[in-house]
Amino acid sequence: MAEESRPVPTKSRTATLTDVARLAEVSIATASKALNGRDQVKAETRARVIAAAEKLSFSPNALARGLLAGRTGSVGLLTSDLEGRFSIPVLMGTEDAFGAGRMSVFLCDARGDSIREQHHLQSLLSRRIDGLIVVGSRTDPRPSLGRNLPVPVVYAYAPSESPDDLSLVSDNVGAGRLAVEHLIACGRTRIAHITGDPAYKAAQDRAAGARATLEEAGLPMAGGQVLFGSWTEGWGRGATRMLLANTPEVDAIFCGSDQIARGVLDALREHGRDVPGDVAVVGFDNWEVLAANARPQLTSIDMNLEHLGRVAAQRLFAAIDGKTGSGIESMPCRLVPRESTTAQG
Amino acid sequence: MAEESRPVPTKSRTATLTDVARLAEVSIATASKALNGRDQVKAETRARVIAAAEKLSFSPNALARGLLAGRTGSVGLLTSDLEGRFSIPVLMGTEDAFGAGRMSVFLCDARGDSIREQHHLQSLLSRRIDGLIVVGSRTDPRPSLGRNLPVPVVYAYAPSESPDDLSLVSDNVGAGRLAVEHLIACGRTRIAHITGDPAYKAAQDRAAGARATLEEAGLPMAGGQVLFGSWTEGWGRGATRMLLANTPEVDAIFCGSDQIARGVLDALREHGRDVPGDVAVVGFDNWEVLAANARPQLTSIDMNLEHLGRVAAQRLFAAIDGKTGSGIESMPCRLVPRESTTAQG
DNA sequence: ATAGGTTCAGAAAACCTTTTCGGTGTGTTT
DNA sequence: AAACACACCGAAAAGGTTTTCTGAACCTAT
Repeated sequence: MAEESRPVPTKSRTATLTDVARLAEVSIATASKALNGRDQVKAETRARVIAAAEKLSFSPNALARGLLAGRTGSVGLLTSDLEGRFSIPVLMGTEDAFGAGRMSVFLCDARGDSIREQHHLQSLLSRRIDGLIVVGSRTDPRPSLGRNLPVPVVYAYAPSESPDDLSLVSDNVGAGRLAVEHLIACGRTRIAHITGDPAYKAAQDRAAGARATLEEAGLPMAGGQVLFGSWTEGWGRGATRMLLANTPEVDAIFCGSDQIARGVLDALREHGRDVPGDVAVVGFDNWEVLAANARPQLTSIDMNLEHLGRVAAQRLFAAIDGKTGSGIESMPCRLVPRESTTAQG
Repeated sequence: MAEESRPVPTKSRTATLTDVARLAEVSIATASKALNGRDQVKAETRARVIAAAEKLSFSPNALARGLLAGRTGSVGLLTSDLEGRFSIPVLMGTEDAFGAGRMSVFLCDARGDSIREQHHLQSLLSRRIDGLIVVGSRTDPRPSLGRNLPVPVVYAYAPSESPDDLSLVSDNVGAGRLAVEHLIACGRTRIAHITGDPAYKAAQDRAAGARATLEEAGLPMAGGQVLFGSWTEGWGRGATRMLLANTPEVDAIFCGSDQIARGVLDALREHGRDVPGDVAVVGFDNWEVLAANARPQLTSIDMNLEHLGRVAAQRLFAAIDGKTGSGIESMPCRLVPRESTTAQG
């Protein structure tokens, strides 16, 4: 029996396993085993240790543990642009998937700057993360971080330029098909496509899917061609005015974003066209605040970004366990029907 | 001279200081000093060590360093709701402020669940973070995490219920004043206030600021009272219709959110009221995608959330250095004038 | 040549936990 | 009573870095 009954350690220092062991009057080895549920410890002793740990509100030092185990139970989340609203759902999905599994997430925003990206990468590596997810804000391919990193990497939303890396993306071509198929199923035959900046791969992909589906159905692209512009309400309004002037018989418009769709709805109303009676409208992104509050409520394509983030986390888990993959994995999108197309089914 | 010229360590294991020291043919103590810029090292030796580190792409193990130093250079960012768009700018601001200063940020989303919050808190503490920022998604006070944590805590956006904690919030009362003062300065005298859910402190605060400013100016609240409802476009439209029916002489509307303002603009246009000619409109949140794309573009109040996040980071830094604070610190908002009020000065 | 100073390098402790292995004591079998 | 199995506990090493302190070598001044 240690006669030195020292007072509870001062609040200033957090309790360590040594403190617990001393209080429970066992060795630190026994204390460790007791707290980690390993056998070789008598039930009564274990209880005593647990009580001591409780009393000192002991919390094992993850640094020491990680140092020893070689795994830290943390991953990096490297985003190129937090502002862009597409990273956020992906980020939520990964955080969710990891958070549930006792992994902690380091968040780094490189702000689209590759210098900053390198800096964050170094910082993450020195913290000995177990893996890394790189989230882009556009669907255009981005430079690879390279093949010789000590940890597995998964690219989400924006794929890596290198086919050796594993990338998860939304199937934008399929999404374009989905939208047009839906409009055709609604009985429309004069379908136009108003979308954003043609420099975005997302715009090209969605347009390609729309074009292909129209061709297969033997239908023309109303307006003669895809109307590229910018991702804004203003462009949606302007393009719609042009379209109504040139192609008044249009009976459906597939929009490259919900913002564009809002402008389209606005212009259609101005011109006295009923939605969906005269013209059906499909948006893109399924951005609740825009789509669900539109008049009429907007049918839209949802990229399931949160799901994409979760899958990215799963793939990273697998890679950490040695089951690495490569190539681009394309995740399907989903059409969310609302009033702007379905009133006339 | 060590005759064992072992090959460069296998890629599988990341290089350690011992490897660097061996390659440079010095002790690890010397290697450490050389790399950390401490004196007591001859320039030539230092160069040799640095070259060796470079060659092995050595990156010091932050776990070991943190274990020794007692500080990890990491902080926790505990959000209650990533979905809510108010947390994001705050989060960006803190990430920015910390990222610049070699701190790494652990992101945790508790999803509004206090169980999950406790779990994340434990995890963060076991990782020995140096400090913690708690970001809420509503301005209503939230329960304190308690006074006896081993690290300093700063609450951002949503203040702590305890006055012993340090909280940073937006000055919503002041924002209400700002909006009404601006409308009065624009020559308006029949000012109404359409806002969201009265259960939100944000709604009450902004209304209080508006009321006080009207009273001081000797002006009535157009419509007789503040119109509380929900934070949606639909409510903005509905409230405006009611308002125009009851109080047709209204010449300005201060809205509790940009979403509401969009509905208000919509309804005003429907009723043939010119904005800002007949009625001036002020929104709230300065949510670019809504405010800048409205017709006309929407004057709005910006809560400077990113700045708030940066200040939170600074306060946390100070607290980590021992300069702890307490109480609620209120950050001013800012009016962003656009077409919906300014066309007529 | 000796005393004293200066400059640089290395040994060792410390940080905290986990795990392996050896040791002690108790109970069981012949 | 001796041998053995078993259950439990503790000593010690490992993981990578920083820091302090000691020690060695070299130089200068007397």
